[in-house]
Amino acid sequence: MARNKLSESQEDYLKQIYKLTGDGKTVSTLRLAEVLRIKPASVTNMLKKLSDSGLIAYEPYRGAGLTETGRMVALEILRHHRLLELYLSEVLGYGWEDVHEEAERLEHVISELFEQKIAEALGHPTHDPHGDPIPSEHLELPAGPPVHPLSRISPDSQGRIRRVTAQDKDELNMLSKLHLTLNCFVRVLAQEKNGVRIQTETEQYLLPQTMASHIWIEKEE
Amino acid sequence: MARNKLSESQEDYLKQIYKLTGDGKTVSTLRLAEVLRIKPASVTNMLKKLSDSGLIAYEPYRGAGLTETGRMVALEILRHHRLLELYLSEVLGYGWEDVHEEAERLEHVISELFEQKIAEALGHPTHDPHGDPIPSEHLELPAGPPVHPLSRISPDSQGRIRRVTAQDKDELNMLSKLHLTLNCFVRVLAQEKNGVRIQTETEQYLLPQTMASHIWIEKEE
DNA sequence: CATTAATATTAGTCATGGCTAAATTATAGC
DNA sequence: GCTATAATTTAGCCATGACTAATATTAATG
Repeated sequence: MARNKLSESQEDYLKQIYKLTGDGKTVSTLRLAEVLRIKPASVTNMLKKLSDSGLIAYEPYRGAGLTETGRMVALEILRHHRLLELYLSEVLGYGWEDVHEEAERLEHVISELFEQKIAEALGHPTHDPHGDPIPSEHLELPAGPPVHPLSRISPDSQGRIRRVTAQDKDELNMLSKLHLTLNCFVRVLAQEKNGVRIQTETEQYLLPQTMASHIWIEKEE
Repeated sequence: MARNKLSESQEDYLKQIYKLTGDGKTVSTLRLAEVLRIKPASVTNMLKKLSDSGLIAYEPYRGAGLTETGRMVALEILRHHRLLELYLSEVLGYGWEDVHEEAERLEHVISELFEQKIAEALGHPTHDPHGDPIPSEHLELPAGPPVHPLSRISPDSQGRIRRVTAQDKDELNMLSKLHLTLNCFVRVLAQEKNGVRIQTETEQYLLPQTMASHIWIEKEE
């Protein structure tokens, strides 16, 4: 239950555990090892430490989930990350694909004051440039509209992009070139075996499955 | 001569060595230990590592100085630090006394892109909020006017504050309340044994020796 | 239900960068 | 030049958080 300062590693673990247990489930050692790019054995070690600190609930061989304390820490980091992404993008003119990496490093070192200042400068925003919700100052998650991945939307539906869950820089860059960014309009023409045929404001093309699954639409009409 | 990424510790060492060897001299283990708040024995260890990496010239029992490579690293960090201080102060509305701590943590993690963006936003400034020179993109130091510490200026001289070398938060806060900030006008009325009697734009008082020695004046007339 | 493959954990190693205590070198006063 | 003291270095320890190799558990399959 140590309420000391956490290491950057520990913060990263908590953040990933949060992301991978959204639906109340628990996350496996292997899965964590994959996303953190750390060997499973090392993950086991850290899970024990985090468990001892009361930040996660960990049962050997069964997986890990956050405690309430751990969840708060994760949300705090997530708030830092997403505010930073938005600030880099909106205020400093970063490209869509560059914000993540920078935020990844800054999120661990900024103070509460810094957090407040940029939140203020941005007008206390609720979503980052990828549409991810930004936890409030009190760590409450803003509700968003129901969204559906482009890869599973029925033909002739249409709507606006409300979330883009691609992580890869090249993919983000590509999406941006295709005008598939936040709040853009999209109409699904057909689901084909190689992807989704879509119509944007200006163009029409076949979007590969993988990319389509990273784009979340709020349906209109 | 390893040109790998340096640790934050190593960067801190190089920065402090730079600061303490301005006049071409070398710096002692003890002095470094003091400013870094690390035990001398640990400093010796690190000096050996930095020496092996070709970043410093270190002779046991004689002290350490930067190599050209080491100097470049130090200037890069210093550039980060000072740009950050100015950005926090000018753009994010930080108080004079709060910028240092935050910059101290951020300086190690920002990218070249971040550095460029804030330098641009600030109009490629040459001095930070304390009057310290900001190394250019090519790591050249801007020249400043000749300055003299307030504690050693002859009575009836006057001029403007061009540098404030106080580090302590309370002291900076105090100076700011006394209107002794960058570019403020000051006239020395008398050097007394307890300090310096001075006249500012609006007020007159006796400034203690320690504080006076932290204030550097460009003489006028 | 026994076996195997996949997943996890344990045990032991390493580098980093702190620390203390002991030994060494430098320096200043006589 | 000798000696006391201050500064420095050496030696050895510790925590953190990675790693590999070996072992153990779980789950899946015939």
